[in-house]
Formats: sequence, structure tokens, C-alpha cells
Amino acid sequence: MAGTRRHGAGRGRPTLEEVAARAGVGRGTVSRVINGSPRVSDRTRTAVEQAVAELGYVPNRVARALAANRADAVALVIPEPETRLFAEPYFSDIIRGVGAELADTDLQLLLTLIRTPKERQRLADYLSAHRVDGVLLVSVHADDPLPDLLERIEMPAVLSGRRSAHETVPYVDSDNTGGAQSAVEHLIGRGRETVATITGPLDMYVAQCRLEGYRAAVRAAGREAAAELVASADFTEEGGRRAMRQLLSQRPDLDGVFAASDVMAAGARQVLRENGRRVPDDVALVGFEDSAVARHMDPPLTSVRQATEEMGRAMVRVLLEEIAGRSDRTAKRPQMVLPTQLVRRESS
Amino acid sequence: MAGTRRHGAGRGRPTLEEVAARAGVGRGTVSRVINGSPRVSDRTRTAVEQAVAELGYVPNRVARALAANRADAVALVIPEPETRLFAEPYFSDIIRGVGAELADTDLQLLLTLIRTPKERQRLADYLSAHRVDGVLLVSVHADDPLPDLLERIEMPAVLSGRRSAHETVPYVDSDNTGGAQSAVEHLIGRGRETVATITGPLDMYVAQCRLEGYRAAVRAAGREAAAELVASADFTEEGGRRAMRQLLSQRPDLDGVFAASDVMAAGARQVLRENGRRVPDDVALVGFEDSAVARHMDPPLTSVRQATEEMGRAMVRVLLEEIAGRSDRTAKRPQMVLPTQLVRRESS
DNA sequence: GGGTACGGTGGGAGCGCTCCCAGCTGTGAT
DNA sequence: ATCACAGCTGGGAGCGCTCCCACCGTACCC
Repeated sequence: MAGTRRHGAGRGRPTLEEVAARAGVGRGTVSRVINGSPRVSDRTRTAVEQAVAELGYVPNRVARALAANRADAVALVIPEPETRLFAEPYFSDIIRGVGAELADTDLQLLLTLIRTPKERQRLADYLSAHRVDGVLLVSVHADDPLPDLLERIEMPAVLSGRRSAHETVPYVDSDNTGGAQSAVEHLIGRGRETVATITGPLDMYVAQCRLEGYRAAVRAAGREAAAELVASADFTEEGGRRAMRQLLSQRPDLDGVFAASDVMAAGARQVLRENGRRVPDDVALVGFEDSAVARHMDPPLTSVRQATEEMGRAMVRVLLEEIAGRSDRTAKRPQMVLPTQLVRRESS
Repeated sequence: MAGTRRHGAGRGRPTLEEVAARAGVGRGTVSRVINGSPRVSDRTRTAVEQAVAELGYVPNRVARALAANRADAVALVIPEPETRLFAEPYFSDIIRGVGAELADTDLQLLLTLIRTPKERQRLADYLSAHRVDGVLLVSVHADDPLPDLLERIEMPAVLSGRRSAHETVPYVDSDNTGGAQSAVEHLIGRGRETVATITGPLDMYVAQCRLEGYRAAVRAAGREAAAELVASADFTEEGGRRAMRQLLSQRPDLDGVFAASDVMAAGARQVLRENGRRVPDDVALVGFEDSAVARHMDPPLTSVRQATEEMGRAMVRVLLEEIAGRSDRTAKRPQMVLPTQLVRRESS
């Protein structure tokens, strides 16, 4: 029968006011207890806590957000097209890490998928209206206007990955250069003479770094710059196939390939098979990301693991700091690079 | 310089009140225009719209939510452990669909990952406090208390998949039985004589359905019930391996396997290789889900595709209906089953 | 012409909280 | 005993919106 109940009418969750009445104190005091203010006597605190327990009081976030002019929420922004390319695991591992780290806070996680320019505009409006306390940005392109917008409206933000070597916005990245380098060193260490690389789109800093890692390893092995064998692709399977074909026609005798992503490695692997090359006997193959794809390839793919979930967690930690210490404009923006690790499997 | 500004002080986003002043009308009228009420004259509406445009007014959702006692948000609840098992693509495709469908509304998407009982409790509190307008529940176990809680507090909810054949809560599911059946019919149609199945955990309805589909196909082919070859697993790769070993020792001559998930198929495939069985020559293999894993297997895996993204969209549509028409307790709860489709690849 | 109806409108009264200031105690210094 | 000054506390004044009621006018009816 419930019917339309609204406004007062006993029903519904207990409010701050009711807790105050029950505990025999004022609203302000209850608020202080709830928010862990130190300026409350133990007696009072206990009384309030008991009233809270008895009534099963849960603060109304919306009211709190309105009054305090906070949002109690952070947005995780995911540009869709990227996601598709970047293979799923990266994306969901980030979410997992973010969710885990946020669970201890009482911040909500808002998920924002961006596909169209219209949606991007909508997000910009939304952010401008300060409806969240901070923003987590995943896989940002160098020309993305969002980071600058955020900076302008003084909205705390953290990127996963950086747009360039001189990133100004706080970020959490993994050690792409180091990871790539160790992958190629591994290949060389296993006696491979002619090691090629398939890169990601070189307008992305992450792709540049992985290429740089390849180069560093080749140099470190004391080989000529001429020994470099580079084909660039776009992080897709099809791109991996094309690059592999190109590489093969260029140097039919190559015996090692470092692909800057697992998915491209998968494409390369197909082309290698079509051309009668055995993996790892004829050509050793290493990928990057250590995604599910790597484990399910045949043979399972050696790959560079990045601590994706940990990246998500770290992003939240950094964002929390940014939100807290926003006033301090002089402080250095926190930027961190997480280590990577080579996971050896049968492909190398 | 900004400094501490709060409460009034000209700065900040324009408010309803300011728009009203500028348009020379009352607050109520602006509110009506914003919310598309028909009881406003065209003259007035135009004036208000112009003021809104000039001021760049964007309604404050928080204030709106507080006043209207709505939350303007829906929660997508994902029990973590499941997610891990269910392989990523399912999960992210659902999110993608949900996000897409929600983009047209002005509802926020809150993502809630549940790992621990503590987090579950926290969610229960949160939902009880009506901090969202509706809930999307992914991969619910038969013994999950959440759906009943939601029902009790009259919170609109939609499940992906159902807990049993007599699900009472609105849901969107895919045609597991039909999909499984077509997979097995395909195997039989290709001349396979001895077709086995690897099931998911049979306390999950989805696993039961896929098994039922297998049985239906075997029966339809006019084979004895004794022809059924069933090993149950748990949707994991390791489970798939174990089940495959068992099947192989039971019927070394089997020549077809339908695994109720791609990941289990991947496990089975490894065991087949270890035992010198070629795929598809000796044993044809079919999976379910058509995830990325299927495409990257060697040979690529024939699999039953479910319209996962569309499921996400459908869930939102159903939820929206539920939220809108909640008062009508007599109405039948919307429940829908989406078709599946066999995607043929080289493994069969 | 007075009544009735109704589309259109203004603005008071909240929603449940935080902020902040004034006030109230008790203590220690004078 | 007096004063200063803490440490706590109560409660008014919002935050920006929606709801709803009263009210205005005009059109229409008898």
C-alpha cells in the first residue's frame, strides 16, 4: 500500500537529526563524530556512536556532497577506441586495481566510456561542473585536449601512461623502455642474431619507449645501428601480420622478434606459421603486456608483464594525494613509473 | 590566488536562481523548462533557454538528487571472483553495452566490484540507503542474497543471466541451451560420432542450460542417452584440462568436444595436444562465448557467440522501464533471452 | 455579467548535510 | 575571587534543486 510517501513522514532512513535527538546532542556534534573530528569528548562520541548503531544510521552522501560542495566520487575515463586496440585485460585490470584501492575510501567510482566527440563534450561539461572530485584518465593520446581542460579548471587528475617525455600532469606509467630492453636482451642472450621489432603507433609515447628499449638493447649488445630491424604497426593483430610480412621479406633470415604488444605478436605468429617458420626453433617471439592472449598462444608467448592492477591502485593513491593537497601549487606533481618483468614461456 | 571561496560569492557555476533572474521568471519556471515540462508557454521557454545558453548553466545534479530524492545513477555490480573465471571479454563487453545505452540518459554509471564479504555488506548498506536508482547485477550465483535484498527494499534491478529456471527478478540472458545445442548439432553434422561435453559448475544455471543443450542435440540425433559423455568443470582453464583428461581416459576414441566456455576449451586443447590428438583432424573442438581467447587459439576455435554488448544494452533498457514503472506491481516482470550464434573456425 | 475552468506562473518549504559562530563549561593563572 | 582561555557543544544559515500550493489571467459557458 506504501503509496506516495515523501517529505518527512517518519519513514525512510534515519537522518542526522534523529541520531542527534536520540543521543541527546546537537546536529553539529553528530556530524563531528561521523567525520572523525577530534574535538569531541569520549563520552559524547560513545553516546553518538551508540545512537548511530541503534538506528542503523547511514549518512546521506547526496546531502553531504551538496552541503560540502564535494562530489565524493571520482571518474574513470576510458576512450573507447583505444580500449578496443589495447586488448581487454589492460582495461579490466586497471579497473580492478582502481576498484580495490577505492574500496577503502568512501569515494564512488564513476565509469565514463567515450566513443564520440559528442560524448567527449558531454564529459567536458560534466567535469567543468565539478561533479566529481578527481579524474583518472586511461590511455591518453598526445593530442587529447582533456588533460589541459582538467588543468585549466583545476580538477585533480592522473593519467595512466604519459603523453610525452615531458608530461606535466601527474601520471602512473610502467617502465616501457626497461621492459622492452629486457625482452630484447633476453632474445639476444638466447643467441639470436637477427632480432627485429614490431612497434606500436609511433605517435604514442608508449610505442616510442618500447622502440627505444629495443634500440638500447641492440646497442648494448655492441651491434651496429644497421642491425636494427624495425617495422611499425598499430597495436592490432592485423598490423602485426603486415609488419611481420614486411620484416620477413626484408630479412628472411631473422631469428628473433620483439612485438610491442601481445596482440601484434599473435598476428606475427600467424604469418610466421604461414611462412613455415617454427616458434621458437626458427624464430623466437616475445610480446608485451602478458595478457591472456599470451598464455593462450601456441606456443605460449614470452611477454613483458606490466603490473596493470597495481597501476590502477597507484593511480588512485596519487589522485587522493592530489585531491587532498591541491592548495599546494608549488609541490612537485607526483609521477611514478612501475617496474616491468619478463615472463618466460615457450616462444623464446 | 583563488583562495577560499565558498558559499555564494558570485563565483562558481550559475544557479537556477540566476537563470531565473536573467530570464525574468521564477525558479519554478526555469525548473520546468529544464525538465521539459509541457506546462510552459513557448515565449517563456524560449526566454529561459536563452538565459541558460548565455550563462552556460548546467544543473547541479547533486542538488537535484537531494531535492528529488533520486540518485540519477545506477550501479553495475560485479562479483570479482566470477569475473576472473568468466574471462574478461564478457565483463568488458557488458560494460561497453551498458555505457553505450546509458550515454543517452543522464544517469551515471557506478561501478562496484565486490571481492570480500565486507565489501558485499558495504554495498548492501549503500543500496539500502537508496543511493542509486537501480542496480545491474552481473553473473549472480544461485545462493546470492543480493537479489532478494533488492526485492525487499523495492530497488529496481536486472540480472544478467538467471539464477534458475524460475527466476522472479527481471533478467536478460542469452540462449544458452539453444547455443549449446547448435554447437553440438554442428559437431554431429560434421560427422563426429563420439561427442563429449565439458560443463561449467552445475550449481550455476547457465552451466545447466548448456549441458541441457548438449543433451538435446544428442537426443535429436537419435542417439542413446548412453551416448552422452559428460565431465564437469568450473569454467577455468585448469578445470578444462582435468575434464579433458578424464574424458580421454574414459573414451579414448572420442572425436568431438563441446566445452561450455572458451577458456575450458583452451585447457582441453592443451591436453589434446599432449595426448597427440590433432584438432580438428582427430578431435573437433567447440567453445562457448566467442571471446578473444577463441580467436587466438591454434587452430582458432569455433565458438558460440553471445551478444554480450547487446545484453548490456538490453539490461539498461529493462532497468529503465523498471525504474519508470515501478508503481505497477501487477505488471509482469520483463525477462528476455537473446539469441546466440555459432561462429565457425578451424577447430571443427 | 458572473461563474468556472484551466494553462501558466511565482515562490515557500523542504531534502539532509556541513560550516561556522556564538556560547557554555571547566581549568589554571593571577 | 577574577579573568583568560582553552575544549566542547548547539544550532542557524546555507548548498541548489524539486515539489506543490496559491494565484493570476484569459477563455468559455450559462
